[in-house]
Amino acid sequence: MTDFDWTERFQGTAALPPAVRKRLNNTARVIHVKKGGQVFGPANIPDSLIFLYDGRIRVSQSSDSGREIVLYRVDAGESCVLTTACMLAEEAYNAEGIAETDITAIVLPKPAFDRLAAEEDAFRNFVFSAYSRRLIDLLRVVDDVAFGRIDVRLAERLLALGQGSKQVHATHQELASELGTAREVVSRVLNDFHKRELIEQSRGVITFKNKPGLAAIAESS
Amino acid sequence: MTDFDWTERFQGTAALPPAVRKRLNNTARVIHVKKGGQVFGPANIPDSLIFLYDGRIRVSQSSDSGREIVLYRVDAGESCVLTTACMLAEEAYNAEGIAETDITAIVLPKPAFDRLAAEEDAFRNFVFSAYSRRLIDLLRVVDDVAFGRIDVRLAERLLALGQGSKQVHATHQELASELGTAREVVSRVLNDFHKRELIEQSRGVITFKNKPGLAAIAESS
DNA sequence: GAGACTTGAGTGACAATGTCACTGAAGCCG
DNA sequence: CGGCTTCAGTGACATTGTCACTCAAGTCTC
Repeated sequence: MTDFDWTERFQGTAALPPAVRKRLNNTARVIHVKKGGQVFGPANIPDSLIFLYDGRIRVSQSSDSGREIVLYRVDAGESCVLTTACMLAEEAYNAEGIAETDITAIVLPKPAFDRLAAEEDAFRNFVFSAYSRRLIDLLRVVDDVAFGRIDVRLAERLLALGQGSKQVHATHQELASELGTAREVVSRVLNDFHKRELIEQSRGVITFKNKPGLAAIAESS
Repeated sequence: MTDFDWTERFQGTAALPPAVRKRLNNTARVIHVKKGGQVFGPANIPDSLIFLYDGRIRVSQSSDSGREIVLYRVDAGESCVLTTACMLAEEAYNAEGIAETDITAIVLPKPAFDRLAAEEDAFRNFVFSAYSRRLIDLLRVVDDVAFGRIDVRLAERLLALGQGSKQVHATHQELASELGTAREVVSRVLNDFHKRELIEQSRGVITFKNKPGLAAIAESS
């Protein structure tokens, strides 16, 4: 049982009748995960739907050889359907969710999920659109990886991670994991960006010197 | 209205009460598409759920530069949720579905879909698991493209396309589109396979000479 | 049957990316 | 200060993608 009303936070639950919301507050569980902690992974598949109340989760996939690629991020107010997907399809997969900040999440057990999906249109639509959203996200990842150039993708990602700020705090290795490439490749490209005076570098930090320039590269898809 | 009872063909509808099945037969539409025809595409997003009654659909994504990659295939008895996904998320995407054989499909309009999803557990579960299945498929594609070697993937795909048969009828260009790579790359790798006496080649046809050998390559992930 | 055309495949040179095996530099901590 | 750990740089080489071709196998037309 939860000690605060989280249902107002989600599109799929805010519209529900008060009685249903009350019931939800009684059946769902709240979890907290520290920044950097694993929310779910190959060894830990919750048989529940996860609602992210606060914080951000990074969902990535890793290869046998140790490389890694970020698939998408789950923001507060969204739900993470991948776990339920993997639950249904009993296949091996190696995606994991890492808390990118300290997070607060609501765990809704499968029976409650089923009942809600059956009874409430708003909730069902919310779940369907969550699935859709992730499908689209993955289409984008496939497109990028299969057809995109590394410099374009890196410029794009740097700007996305920068988000208004003048700096990005990330090691080359972390950036490589974002794109599913190798650290050396990121080093090379960043070096090139530096030579073109688009960025400054120091250990673990990248400072924008010419955002429009980077944006131009990012656009040149 | 349909003139035969297709509902027995699908997991999500076979279990429904006769009355509901009858209603479905009255509201759904049947379409036929010739081999090679487009079932859906960027310019043609049906606002309906598609059930594939007979045949096979190949779903692929293409890049601006003209390259293409096969995402997955929809077999008879399955539904194609991608269209509904794209419908919900109003984003640009460039996936398309091509009839790989002559196909017969059932088109269920959105209102009927909504009603069914609300009322019938079996149907709802069917749709959820269809979504899950595709999510998993895409995870696999991402993994392959981001981390897989071309020779491994090609060997794998050849065996999959061969399916028991001794031959695969496909041009190098078609195989390149399967994997999201360029024709020249496929030509090189096939040439290599030929030198190692794993296959024979002639215009548009590849003949297996040593399936276990190919399988060994495919396994060496 | 002899060209003309279309489509499929081969090739070499080069560019982009990935891998390997290092080296060196920056920060941390006793 | 010296030893550790983590991060970043580098050169050599392998793999994959791109470009600009050529050649070969079918098809069509006359």
